[in-house]
Amino acid sequence: MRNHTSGLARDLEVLEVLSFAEAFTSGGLGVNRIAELTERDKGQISRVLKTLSSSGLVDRDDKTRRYSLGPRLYSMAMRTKEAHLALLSEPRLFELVAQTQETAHLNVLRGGRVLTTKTVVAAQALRRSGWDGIVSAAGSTASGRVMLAGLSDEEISHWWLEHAQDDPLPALQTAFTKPLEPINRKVKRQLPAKNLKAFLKILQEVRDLGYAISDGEFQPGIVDAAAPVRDSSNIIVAAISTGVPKERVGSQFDSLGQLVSGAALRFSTDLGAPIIGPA
Amino acid sequence: MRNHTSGLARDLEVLEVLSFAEAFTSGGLGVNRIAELTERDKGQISRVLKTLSSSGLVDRDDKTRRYSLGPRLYSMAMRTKEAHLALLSEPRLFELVAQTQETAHLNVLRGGRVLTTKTVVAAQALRRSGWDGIVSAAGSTASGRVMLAGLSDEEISHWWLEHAQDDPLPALQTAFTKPLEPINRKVKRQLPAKNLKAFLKILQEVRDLGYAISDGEFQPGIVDAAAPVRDSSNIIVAAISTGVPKERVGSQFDSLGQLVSGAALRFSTDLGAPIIGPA
DNA sequence: AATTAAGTTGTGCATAGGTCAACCTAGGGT
DNA sequence: ACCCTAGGTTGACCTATGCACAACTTAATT
Repeated sequence: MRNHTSGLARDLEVLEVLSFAEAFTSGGLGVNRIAELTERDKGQISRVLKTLSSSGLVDRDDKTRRYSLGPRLYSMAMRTKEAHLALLSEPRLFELVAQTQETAHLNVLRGGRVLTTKTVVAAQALRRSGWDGIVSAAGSTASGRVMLAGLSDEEISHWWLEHAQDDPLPALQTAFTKPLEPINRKVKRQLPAKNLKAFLKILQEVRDLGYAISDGEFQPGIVDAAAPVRDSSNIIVAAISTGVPKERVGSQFDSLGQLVSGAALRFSTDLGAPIIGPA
Repeated sequence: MRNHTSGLARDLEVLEVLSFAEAFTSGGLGVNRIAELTERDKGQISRVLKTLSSSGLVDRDDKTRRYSLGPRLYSMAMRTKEAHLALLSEPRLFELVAQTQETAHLNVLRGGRVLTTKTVVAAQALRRSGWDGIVSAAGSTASGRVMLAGLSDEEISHWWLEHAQDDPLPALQTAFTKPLEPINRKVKRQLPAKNLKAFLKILQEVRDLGYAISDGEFQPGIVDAAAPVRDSSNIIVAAISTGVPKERVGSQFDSLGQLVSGAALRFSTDLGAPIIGPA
């Protein structure tokens, strides 16, 4: 079957590249660099960028002639479901931060990855921007597991087949950490758990507890705790999580889990979720 | 001249349409509706949407088979300059709200339009989502004028020629307010001021004052006051504004202007703007 | 001023994508 | 239950589109 939109797909890679550039470099990218990264002809890239920028999705600095993501993107994004959730979650995240003195996040599941949509950092922390917009592998984060645990075993198997093999982080990232190397599109893949059966067992434990703990799995030395957020039809739409340096939790996993669950539950009722006791 | 990216431009219209749908309808749009609105073949639109959704820019509800803007958009948007500004502006907007008891906004200039990137609503207001992401004609808002006033007369003339004729609001909007009518792409255009000379004069007044006032020009009965925000190279990157119902301001235009200027000035120094007295 | 790097534009040719139609699929009404 | 219709997907043909390659322009650096 011919797909009839391969050109579009190629052009969208340009946005993808710029999105990474935004995270790992500053000042944007030039036509040549983008052409390299996408493995396309610079002439064509020049024209594609002209079109993208006339739509406002990308923005060009007329002085440096470099491109970066544009304001139109921002205005569109503010209309997504995710933006609404992020906005509404604020007070509950603040509560959680007050209780734990640690940074709290709101995450959503997107395919095989977890997307952080809102971050509230603990009191005197300096960096305000944090992890918003960062993606990570779903199987190896507490948030990902807690959201997957809301599905039936059958649905999880389905998910496993489709997404367990997803790259932990998109390949493009390597292009920015080693800026001069050509992109290596064949990245070694890590499975979040040995196999589906083991994974299902872990998720059953999550269901029983009502929250998920990840002990240094995603970032070494950081204990993540996450609990599910449900909307008015009682389906899981997000997860609230918090990441705590290992030495500060000690063995108090459960009390951390309880706090996160509490916050997630309160947020769920904010969203109109029916109030049901844990199974 | 051939442009070599007309296909891309056409496909981006799909995003444009969905962006409007998000604001004026709920539950997203189906393939047929999008095909109507973009005046394209439904088969092709079906394929385009498949590609867009596999990139995450749009999202499909598998139950209703309708499309809406996707989470990837959100994650990209969080990396734009606008997102950073919005985040940093928060404390200053809160201050302003505390002083005026009215809703405050952060706006940026994009071509001929003003884009609201952050809104902080007054105390007990119910709606939290507000105007974020909404665009409006630059010439007829206080924010737009205050940002334009930062340019030289020459640059303004340039802007005028290029953008004064922009539609106050994009034509697509009409398609959603009268959902069953076909799109009328020929929209009557309103000029923000009679002519360039008058406009330049208005901007000179703005420069002298240090803030701009719009008396019911953008929304009837609402007085807008706006002041410019400058970054570390002292160029205007945004405007802080507030909209107050006419009866509540009375004739105290100036004290409102002073408050807004103060907030904008404080935010500017947050951004590292050099501290210079008014001319 | 000369050299090189970065970006834009022109053109022929292969192919991606538009058109149009047939084909699915799911509701909804009788 | 059945058909009917509206919404969506897939297929095939054919031409306009966008890719490759190269010439050209512009900007930066010595």
